[in-house]
Amino acid sequence: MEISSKYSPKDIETKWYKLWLDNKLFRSVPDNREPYTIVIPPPNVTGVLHMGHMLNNTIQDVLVRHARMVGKNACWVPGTDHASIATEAKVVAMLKEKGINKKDISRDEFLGYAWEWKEKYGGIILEQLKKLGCSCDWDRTRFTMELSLSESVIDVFIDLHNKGLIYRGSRMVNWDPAGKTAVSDEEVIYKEVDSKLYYIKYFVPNSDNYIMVATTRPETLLGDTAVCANPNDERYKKFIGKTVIVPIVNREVPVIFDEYVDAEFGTGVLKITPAHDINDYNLGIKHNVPAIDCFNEDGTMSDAAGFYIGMDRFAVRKQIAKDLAESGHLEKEEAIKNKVGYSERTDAVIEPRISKQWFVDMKKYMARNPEVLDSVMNDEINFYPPKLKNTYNHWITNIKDWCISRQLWWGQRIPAWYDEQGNTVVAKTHEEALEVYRKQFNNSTVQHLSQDEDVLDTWFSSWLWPISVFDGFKDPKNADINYYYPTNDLVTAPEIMFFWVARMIMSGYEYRGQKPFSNVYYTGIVRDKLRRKMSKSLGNSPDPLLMMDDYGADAVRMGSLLCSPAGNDILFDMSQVEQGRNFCNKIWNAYRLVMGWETTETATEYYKNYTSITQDWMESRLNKAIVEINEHFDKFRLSDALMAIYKLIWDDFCSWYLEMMKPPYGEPIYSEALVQVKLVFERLMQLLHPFMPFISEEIRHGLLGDSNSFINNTSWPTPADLKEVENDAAFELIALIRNKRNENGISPKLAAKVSISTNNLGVYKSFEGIIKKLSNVESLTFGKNDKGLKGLVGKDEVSIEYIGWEMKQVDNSELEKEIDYLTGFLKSVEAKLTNEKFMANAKPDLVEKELQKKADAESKIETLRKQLFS
RNA sequence: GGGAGCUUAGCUCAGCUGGUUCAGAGCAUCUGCCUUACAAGCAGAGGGUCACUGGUUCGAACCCAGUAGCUCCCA
Repeated sequence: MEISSKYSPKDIETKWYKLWLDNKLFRSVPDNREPYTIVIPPPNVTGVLHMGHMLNNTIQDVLVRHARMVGKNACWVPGTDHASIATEAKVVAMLKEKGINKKDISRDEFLGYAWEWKEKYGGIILEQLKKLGCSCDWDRTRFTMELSLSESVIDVFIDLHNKGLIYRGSRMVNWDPAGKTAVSDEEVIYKEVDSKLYYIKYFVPNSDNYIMVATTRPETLLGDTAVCANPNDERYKKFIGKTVIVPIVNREVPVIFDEYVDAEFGTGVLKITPAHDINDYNLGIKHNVPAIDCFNEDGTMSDAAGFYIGMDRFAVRKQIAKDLAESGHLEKEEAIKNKVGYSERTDAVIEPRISKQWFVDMKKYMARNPEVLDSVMNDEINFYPPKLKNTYNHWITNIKDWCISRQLWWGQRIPAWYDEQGNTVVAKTHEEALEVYRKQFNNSTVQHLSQDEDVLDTWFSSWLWPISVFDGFKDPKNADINYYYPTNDLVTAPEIMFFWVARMIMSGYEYRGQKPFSNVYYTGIVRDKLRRKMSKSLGNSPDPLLMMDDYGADAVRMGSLLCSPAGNDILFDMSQVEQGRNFCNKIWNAYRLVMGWETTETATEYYKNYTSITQDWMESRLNKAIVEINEHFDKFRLSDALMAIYKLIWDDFCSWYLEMMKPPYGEPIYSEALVQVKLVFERLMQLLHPFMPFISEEIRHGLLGDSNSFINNTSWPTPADLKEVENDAAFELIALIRNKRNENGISPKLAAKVSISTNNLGVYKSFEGIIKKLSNVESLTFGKNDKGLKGLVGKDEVSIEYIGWEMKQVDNSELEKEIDYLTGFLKSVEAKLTNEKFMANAKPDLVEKELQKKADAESKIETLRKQLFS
């Protein structure tokens, strides 16, 4: 059967993934082997595969497949998180299309729609991971909103509350007016934008005197309750004890003084809007001025604002500037750049807002669990790259309370219950809440408590993930959690360090008394060539699925792995995927070659003489590479490991070994040689398999004929105890002969006559036939020869005559160049050896080494001179 | 404003405890080849004052200080 010269991955990938699943290759259950566990950082259930996922999950798959092959019981637990804000937004949008307004339906009805949505679209990203070849144990797929995991979340909330680690407080939060919910500090992205600074006059009552305030947010003046200057600012001392009138609303407010105000910025006076700015809020508390909330939850002006009610904040900004100008309150507008917070989820401009929220008291939490910091700092948990320990340290030591409530319906509803006065109890059910309540309030006869309307932050689910996926809360001693926990590696992006890594560590120590994982591998952020983060909104991200269609999953995996050392940004470029595709094609063609050979039982002279030395050489290359690759795996240097395999296959196997083993055109190969070739090829495919699972599986099956075994179930090759084959001189000679052809424009078809002047016949002799074969040499003789092009292999002089090509003049340039280099080298070595301080300070073995260098250089120079002048 | 990190070939990156066989790899570039496994290829080649300035040292890409530029985190 004819095999195509181009590798076409599509059918092959579909075929193998199905067979892997049918044969339950990725299934893991506890047994006697050493476990190797990764829990997937659960992707957002609304998500579709993007470049970051690709990289992240490719790395996890490489680690898991490798672990499986080295004999561990590898378990990769997949799943998704419920992504409250994102999912709720999707569901609201879907309802809107159906003509349903969220406000018009009940909470239960809404959740019904949400689950419907989740069932329909929630599995997309997991299906995409299968395309990528991910070897997850799909039977273990979990979801943060499923019943059992949700129960754990609620139990943990109650438990932490009982331990005094959770409280409800009135705080300034980051309000997302599009999502209509608070978001955590970590979910706010600050972007530099072009803004205007508005200079507004606040008049002293019944006077022409005024204070000029500069603000970027004039619409908030409706909530102003003071203006503030620096007490050391001479310009404003005369306003001590005075009041001013807030324009538009005509509210009389005090002028207060605080060192916080920067006299240099704007006019040196700050308007104080305690309800809408964190700094103002703090100043408001300090100076005891009230807060007026002038916005509704959707970012429109509230009744309390008194003006522009119902108008959007940005429309108001424009309108108010106009109105202030008309009334003579606006002095000027000035263009400035400032940083504005945006919601990571909805991209709406964050509105600081005071509201009642639930918090985890992080100071207390950390005091209970000092291991959260210590384990990372003392490498009980390793970070790759370790430099990120600094960031972690900094964050943990300056940690702030964690706002865990979200004003949404999609999520675990907070198990807090209130009576009509706002007294609160925390309990799992209404019945339990009543019970607790009655105890707490002297057998009160209250029959009904209302549950908190809010849900818990999604991260409050996913921080439990490494435990909850093994049901470690529900059943803390079950076989799975005992076997798989602590897990081994977590692979995630540095930007997730606080969302997941830190918090998983926190829950690990609080609830298991143990770390959740031993290694954290931080991938880079995938950027385009212009160093812009790849994102949908920028439209600079290629669709990974289309890429896999065009190039194959293996190529895409290689493309993302190649330039991705831990912690560095990945500058993604299609040329890397092309390199992956080209590599697949190269392997494919080697496979075509090998499968195309006819065999014979009788060995030609060539096979008699060179099969075994060729094989020994390849084995020693293979051994060396295995050792190197293993080291790379130990250090999580996956791109280096991949590069080592790449070079082993392309250079050593294809460019050298196959060329050596290849029969002349049209002739059969010696059967024993073919057996060896296939064995080598098979081992190469094993080494490649964690990186490129599909093509390696396909080829191995082809090589073995009909076999029911899978690479996944084979053992990772171990380096054999072989002595190294010394061949450098032979290979250099081949390169030299080719090179001289190239330099002089001699066709490769012209055969060469080569003579070598050497004291070391052995190595050339043992590779003689190979040398002739690979560089089109007709005769190889030993001794001096004045004719021909001259070259050097080490200090052996080589003369090459190309049959049918006339040399114009004797060429000694290479000899001279080499002598020059060696003379310089010798000089520098001698300089050291004659330096008294060097001799006094350098270690003895170093001096020994230098002396050796000196001797080597001298003898080489001498040999070369002889050759040059003889 | 506070903290951390980075700067090595055109690009992306290696370079472990300072010692010319350490100045490297892959890609890209250039030259010559359609040599029947592969032009998604073959055979070769060129390319770097290791950001800058000082210092320590017999010796610095590597250690120290300062400067410049970039990135990230926090405010």
